Amino acid sequence: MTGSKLRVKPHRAHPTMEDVARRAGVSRALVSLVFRESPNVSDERRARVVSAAAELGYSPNLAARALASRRTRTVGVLLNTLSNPFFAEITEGIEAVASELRYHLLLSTGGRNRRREVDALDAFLENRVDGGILVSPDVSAADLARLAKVAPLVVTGRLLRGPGIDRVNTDDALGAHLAVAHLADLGHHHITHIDGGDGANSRPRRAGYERAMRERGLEPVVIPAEFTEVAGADAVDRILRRSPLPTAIFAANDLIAAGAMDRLEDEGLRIPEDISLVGYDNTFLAALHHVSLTTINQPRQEMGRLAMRTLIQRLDEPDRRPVTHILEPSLVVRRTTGPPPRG
Amino acid sequence: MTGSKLRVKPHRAHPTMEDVARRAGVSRALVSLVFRESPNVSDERRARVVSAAAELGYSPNLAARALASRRTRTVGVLLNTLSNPFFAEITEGIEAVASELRYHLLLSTGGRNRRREVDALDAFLENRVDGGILVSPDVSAADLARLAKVAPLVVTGRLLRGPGIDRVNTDDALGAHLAVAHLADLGHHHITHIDGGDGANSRPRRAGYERAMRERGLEPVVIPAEFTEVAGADAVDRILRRSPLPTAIFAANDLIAAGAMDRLEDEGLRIPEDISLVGYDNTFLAALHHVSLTTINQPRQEMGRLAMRTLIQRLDEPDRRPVTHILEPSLVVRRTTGPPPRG
DNA sequence: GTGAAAGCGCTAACAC
DNA sequence: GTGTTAGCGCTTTCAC
Repeated sequence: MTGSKLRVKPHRAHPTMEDVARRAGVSRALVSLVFRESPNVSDERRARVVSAAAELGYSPNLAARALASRRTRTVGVLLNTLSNPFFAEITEGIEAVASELRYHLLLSTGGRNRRREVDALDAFLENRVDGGILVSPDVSAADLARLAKVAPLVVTGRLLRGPGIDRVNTDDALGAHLAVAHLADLGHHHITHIDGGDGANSRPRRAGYERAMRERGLEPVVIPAEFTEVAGADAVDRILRRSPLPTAIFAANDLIAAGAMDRLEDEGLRIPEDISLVGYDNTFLAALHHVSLTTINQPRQEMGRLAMRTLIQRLDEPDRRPVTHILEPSLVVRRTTGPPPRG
Repeated sequence: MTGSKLRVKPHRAHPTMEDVARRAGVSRALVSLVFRESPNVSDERRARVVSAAAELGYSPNLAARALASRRTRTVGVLLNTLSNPFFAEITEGIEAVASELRYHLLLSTGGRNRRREVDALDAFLENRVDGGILVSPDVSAADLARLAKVAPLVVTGRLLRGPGIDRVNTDDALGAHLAVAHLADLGHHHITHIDGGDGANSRPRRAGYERAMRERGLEPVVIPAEFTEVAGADAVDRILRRSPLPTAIFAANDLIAAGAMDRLEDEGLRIPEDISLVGYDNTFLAALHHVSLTTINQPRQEMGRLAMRTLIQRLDEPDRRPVTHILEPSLVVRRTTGPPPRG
C-alpha cells in the first residue's frame, strides 16, 4: 500500500440483507430476489422487504454482489485527457447510456502516456470490469489483447482487430474530402493543408486531403505542423513565403485553424475575402460567433453512445463476430469560407 | 436488472491466490501478504510468489479484497458536466493525485440534474467508496449528509458545513475585486458588470464587484444575464442604450465576455481603445491569441489536486475537525484592457 | 413462491 | 516469518 498510512476507519456498519430479512420477517434469499427484481415474489412480501430496507437505510453492497455473481456492471473507460473537449464529449455520450442502463464507469485518463495507460488496463482487470471502452489508446496490441481475453472491448480511433474487440470510428478521410470538395466547389484551386504531424487522426485526414485534391486534378500541398494554435500560426508564416499563395487553407483541426486565422489577419489578409479557411472537429471554439469557423463536425456524443451500446450488445451476445461502426463526419459552413479572390 | 437481457457470460476463470500459492508452494496467506507489500516476508519467498503470479497472469480481485477489508480504495467524484473545461480540468487534478496514490475514481456527471445527482450518490454508497469529492453539487444538504455519514466528503463550490465534510473553494469575491481594481487603476470610473444570473458562482462575483466599486466611491451597475455567449451579446445591447456609457465591462465569465466582445465590435467599438473588457475563469478561450482576453484565473488543476489531498488526509485522520481551503484567483492581463478614452 | 446451504476470493486475527 | 481459520455480504443451485 503506497502513499497515505491507511489508518482508514472501516465503514460504519452498513445494514446487510440479513438485517433487512430479519426486519421484514423473511429469509435472506427472498430479500436478494426482491433486489434483483425477480418476478417470482408476491407483492405483499415484496412491499414488506422494500419498506424494511428503506427503514434501515439499506443499500446493497456491490462488492459482495460482484464476488458472488462474477459480474460488476461496470465498464472501464480509457481516454487521453478530459481537458480536450473532444474526449470529454465522447465520455458524456458513454456516460449517458451507461447511466440509463445502470452501468458504472471506471474512468482513467492515460494522458498519451503508455505506462499510465497500462496501469489503467490493470485497474480494469483488477476491478473485473464487464467490458472496456478505449478511446484512441496508445497501448500495444499485446496489452490490449490481454485485456480483451477477459472482457470485451470497444476501441475507437484505431484499426485493431481481434476476438472480443469491436470498433467505432469516424471516417476522417471522408471529412477531408468534404472540406476539399466544399472549397473546390467555391472555385478554389490552390488549397493548402496544414497537417497535425503524428497526432492521432492526422494521417487519414492528410491522406483524404491528398486523394481529394488529386481526384480533381489539383496539386496537394502539405505544410507539416501539429495540433496546436501556435503551430497553426507558424505554418501560415511558412505558407506566406511560398508562391503561388493558396486561396484556401484546410487545417487538420480547429486549433490549428484558430492560430492560422490570427496570423493571417495580422498580415492584413481578410477571411474569407482574401483567403478561405476550414478547420476540423467543430469544437466549441469554431462555433464562437467571434471565430465562426467553417469546419468538419464529428458526432462526438454519438460516438460515445454508440461505443457503449456496442459494448452492451456484445455483453448480451459474446460470440457474435466483431463489428466495426463507422460514423460519418459532416461539413459545417460558417463564415470563413467563400469564393477565391478575382484575378 | 434493466435494459439488456444480461446473458452476460461470467469472467473466464481468473486465477486466484489459491492457484498462486499452490504454484509457489506456499500458503494462501503468504500470497496475500506479498500482495499487500508486507515487510514480513522473506525475499526468497516473495520472489517465488511474484513470479508464480506473473506466470499465471494473476491479478487480485478487488471485489473480494473490498469485501474482506471493508475498504475499496476508490473515491466517488460527482460533477456537473465534463463538457465544461472548467470541470474537466478539476477532474484531471483529482485524477493526477488519485493515480499517484493508487486510488480509483468512480465518476458521475450530474448535469445539474438533481435526480441524476442523487442516483450518483446512491452509486457511491453501493460501491462503498472510501470517500467522495463533489464539485458544485446541486443536491440537498440532507442527501449530502446521508452520504457524509458513511464516507468523508470534500465539497467545492458550496458553503455546506457538517461533520465529515471538508471544503475547497475559490475566493470569487476576491477575483471580482481584482478585476475592478485593475480597471480602476487604469483610470476607469464607469465599470458595468454583466452577471451570471443564478449560475453557480454568480452571486459572490456580483457581490465582490459591488463592494469593490463602493469602496472606491464608484457606482455599481449590474446587467442581469447568464453564463452564455448569447447572453453576453444581449447584455451589450442593453448597455448601449444606457447613458452614460461605461468605459469598461466586467463580465461574470469568459463566455459572456466573448459574446460581449463580438457585439461591441459589431457596433464599431474598439477594444480596448473605446471600451475595456474583463472576463472570468481564464478558460482556453481567453487564451486564444484571437481573443486575448484579460480575465481572472482560477487554479483549476490545483483545486482538484487539493480536493483529493484533503480527502486522503481525512481518511488518514477521520476525527480531525472539518477544514476549509480557499484558493486565490489571480488577474491575467491580456489585450482587452487599457486606459479609458479621453474626454 | 420460499428457504437452506455452499461458495465467490480475499483479509485479518491468531497460533505456531 | 508462516500457516490456519473465520468471516466479509452477497448469489445461486437445489429442495420443499
